[in-house]
Amino acid sequence: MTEPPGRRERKKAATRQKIADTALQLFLERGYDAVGIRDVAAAADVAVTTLFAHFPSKEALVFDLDADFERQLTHAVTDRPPHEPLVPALRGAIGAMVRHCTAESAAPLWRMIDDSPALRDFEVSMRMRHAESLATAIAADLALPHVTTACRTIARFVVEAFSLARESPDPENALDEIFRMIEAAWEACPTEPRARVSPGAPRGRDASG
Amino acid sequence: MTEPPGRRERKKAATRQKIADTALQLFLERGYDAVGIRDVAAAADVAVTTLFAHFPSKEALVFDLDADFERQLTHAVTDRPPHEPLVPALRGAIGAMVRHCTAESAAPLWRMIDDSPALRDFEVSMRMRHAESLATAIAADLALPHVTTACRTIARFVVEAFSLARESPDPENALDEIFRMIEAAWEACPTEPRARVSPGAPRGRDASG
DNA sequence: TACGAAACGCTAACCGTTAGTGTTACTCTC
DNA sequence: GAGAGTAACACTAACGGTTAGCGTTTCGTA
Repeated sequence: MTEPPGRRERKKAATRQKIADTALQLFLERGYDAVGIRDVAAAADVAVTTLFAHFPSKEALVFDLDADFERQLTHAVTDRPPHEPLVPALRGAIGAMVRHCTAESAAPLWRMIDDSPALRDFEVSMRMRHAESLATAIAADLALPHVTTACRTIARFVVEAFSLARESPDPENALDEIFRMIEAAWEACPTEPRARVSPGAPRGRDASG
Repeated sequence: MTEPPGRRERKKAATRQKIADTALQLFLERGYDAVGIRDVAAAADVAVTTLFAHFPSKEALVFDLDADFERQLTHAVTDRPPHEPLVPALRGAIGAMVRHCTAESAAPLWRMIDDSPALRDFEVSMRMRHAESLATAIAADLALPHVTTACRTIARFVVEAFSLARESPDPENALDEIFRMIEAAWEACPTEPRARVSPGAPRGRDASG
């Protein structure tokens, strides 16, 4: 994955990276709303259409972590040790993401995001997408025939945990609070019985604490 | 509020209503994306700038219930009987809203919303706004000195309940499931002890079931 | 009646985004 | 290595939501 498989793809990746870097620099320098797409394209020395060939929207220039976050969430479910219960695994993933986003170096970026309604809205709708992916992963993990309301509910709660903890003045503590609540919600979840009797290798939730 | 306090305000309200009605009719007839702002303004016989003087965005033309929903949520907290516990009161409000939105007559509208990414995104970010209002109301109800993470968390869970139940094939049943989970989360919430010993008339949660 | 303000209109533009249409540069195949 | 196919990129022009600037009407009120 670190090997360059061909000149074409390398050039493409370079162009994409240059656009992303240029955009972020301009945004942080002058403010997100004060920088237009045409500015970014000019500074990155590409055409506007090229920019949109690499990024689906202006907001996507900022949220390049989008796909990463989604992967981290679903992988927390699918790639966890065989007998690790679900919620703590998710807590770990969310915790890592929160720590990553509340680090000193990330502060200016998130300050910019919090200051721009457009970016805030984008982040919210991104969370909903991630929640849906997570719900699918959870349903698969429980060997359910389809994604249930309970799966979707837990998934939403988990992605909201990220948002709430990140915005809190004490993220680590907030994470504790919220996941205590999520854990409780999970135990009150009616999905479990079905999971325990379903065929295949359904990893229901084990004793956890 | 039903009394006309002046000709000016009546005319303004009439203009606003005419715009909203015209917009909704056009949207349902031809589809949200197929109708432009200029079309709506022309059909309502007003200038585009007038339209935007009454509604902050195209999406707001569809979500005229916005303020109503927000009021219903906060009122469910502030106007409930003296000893009614918090979560069931919120369940009642959400239930009413869900029933209202899943009624036969509302079906085409919500079908349109679900079909348009722009409207979906708007609804999501609307929910976040409502959640913040609700969190403030909850904090006030618990006589907390400021809005805590726990308040925000419960508020988010509650507004997500609306979304999840509305999208479910069996909303009534989904509501049961989700609020069982929310109730459990609420009981695991660390805010309560502070509420019980705080001064004034803090209505902590009572025995409920 | 005269004045201030609110509601409304018109024009012209800005900005994000896309369709249409080439042109260049790489990869693959013979 | 020549040629074909294709992916990346550029350019133009436009579309649709939104806003600023500025003038006009209409209402409430002193």
